[in-house]
Amino acid sequence: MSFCYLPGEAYYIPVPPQDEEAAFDLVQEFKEVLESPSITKIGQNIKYDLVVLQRYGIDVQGPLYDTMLAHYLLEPDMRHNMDLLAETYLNYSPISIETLLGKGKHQLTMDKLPPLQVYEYACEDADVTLQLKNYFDPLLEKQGLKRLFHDVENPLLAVLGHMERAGVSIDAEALAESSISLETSIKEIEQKIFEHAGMEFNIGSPKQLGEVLFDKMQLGGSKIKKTKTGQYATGEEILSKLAFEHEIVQLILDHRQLTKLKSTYVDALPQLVCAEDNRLHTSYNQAVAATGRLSSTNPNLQNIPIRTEKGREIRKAFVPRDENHVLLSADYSQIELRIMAHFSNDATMKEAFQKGQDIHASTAAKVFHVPVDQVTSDMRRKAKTINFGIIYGISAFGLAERLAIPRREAADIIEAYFVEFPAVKQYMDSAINQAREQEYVETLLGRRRYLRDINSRNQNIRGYAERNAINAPIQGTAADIIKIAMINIDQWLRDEKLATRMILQVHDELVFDVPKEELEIVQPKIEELMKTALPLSVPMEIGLGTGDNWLAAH
DNA sequence: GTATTCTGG
DNA sequence: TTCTACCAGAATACG
Repeated sequence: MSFCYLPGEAYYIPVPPQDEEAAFDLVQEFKEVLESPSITKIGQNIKYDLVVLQRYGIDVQGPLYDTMLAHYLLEPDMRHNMDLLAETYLNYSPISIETLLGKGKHQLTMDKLPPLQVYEYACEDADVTLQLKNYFDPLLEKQGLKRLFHDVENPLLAVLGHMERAGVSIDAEALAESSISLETSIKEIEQKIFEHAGMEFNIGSPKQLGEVLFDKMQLGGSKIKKTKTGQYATGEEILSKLAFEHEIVQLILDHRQLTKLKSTYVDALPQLVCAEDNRLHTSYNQAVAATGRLSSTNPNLQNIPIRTEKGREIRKAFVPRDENHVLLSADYSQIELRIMAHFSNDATMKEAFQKGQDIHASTAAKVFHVPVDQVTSDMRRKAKTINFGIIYGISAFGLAERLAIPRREAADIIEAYFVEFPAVKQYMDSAINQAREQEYVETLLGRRRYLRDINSRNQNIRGYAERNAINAPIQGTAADIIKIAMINIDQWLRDEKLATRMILQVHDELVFDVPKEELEIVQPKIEELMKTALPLSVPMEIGLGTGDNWLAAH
């Protein structure tokens, strides 16, 4: 399958106009085959073809076999473009797209080429793809990846196609108003910064900013840090520690936050709204994150702000398609810690989940040796940071840094944690040992992550691999679970012929655009399908909410 | 094109 | 002594 290759831009490929039916008619020749559920469709990055073909009125049916996803499972850390795969595994260099279409902004589109050239390219493309399939098939079998490949990744690709096509509505007027008020605030802050600095400079240039703060104004004293390249470091962590020295520092942090919100979200998102349906269509990449997670680009809808007041205004601008719909958000509660409880089989941690306790409060009670009802908010906050640390492969230094306490104290806390949760410690050790022996770790469904640096003599490099040995199975299992839930939910929505659309995935959360009259049926079913996607030895809890915007649905 | 920073889970 | 918590993408500056 070969069309104009514009990754992430499929929505801007026009539906063929009525007076230019040649391409349209040609594609219809393949409709019966493409829509047949008994014929396997093999391709490289099939989601792209799916989305394009949908625009030609073709609803491609599985089974699907995507060579890009096959390689993603075989070598999750590598890249998976077809030219690279052909060169690596077939020792063959396909006709490059640049040779064919030119490069840069003068690049042609496939429909502008003489048919003979397209024909050669397309045939080669199909040939290479089939050869790759034949090469990968026995490897998938040998590495126990067949189930993950056929039952999860390939079915998911179609689900992602549906989600991308559905898109999400945004309140462009609200964002336009936001833009104006942000601009005013930014200008005001800018003036104040210039007054404090006694000069004008580009606040957005870390180089200039560092020179102003550390050379001209002499802030920071002995705490000044440099980046790899020898510049002054001016990141949030550094500046926060300097905030008490001079009020310019907080102004700079505020300025940073506002310009970030304005340029990345408020001004950028409306420009990406599709003219045809007035909706925002992200593109999910299924083969980028080495742990098995998805990623989202063009725009990235997995990092829409929520943590700050101003940021939440942006989330409010994500709305249902009309007044008859609501947004439904459903998220896995503490999924990664539950997976840790499952893998480690730690009795104490499992008990907390089985009793439905607040996991951070319960951790605090154990670590600080107090009854749960005497856990202070500060103890809970610390325990929350510890729990995050556990998932990431904790170090005394890292914990000390994040809790702003001495390293000795952090080390004591970690030791106390492992006394209370001994099986967690055992699990972490065994994960590292497993990695040392086989040079990979795996998720509950057998998704692998290779850690070829695990036996490195370089402590830094080895340490990184060791933390990954702990984190990758957990993060990856969470990805496995939500992927299964998405497939099951998509299937159910289709079977029941419901108008509810799954529109967003944010790692542990799914967002749906739901007709109000379907809410009663859809909400409990989604909860059930998420809970039961892949049962663990601890219960799974789902947080559900609805509202007339994404923020309200939380 | 690389570095830095900031947004999310 | 060093430097460290995991996974991503986008905007901006700058060589």
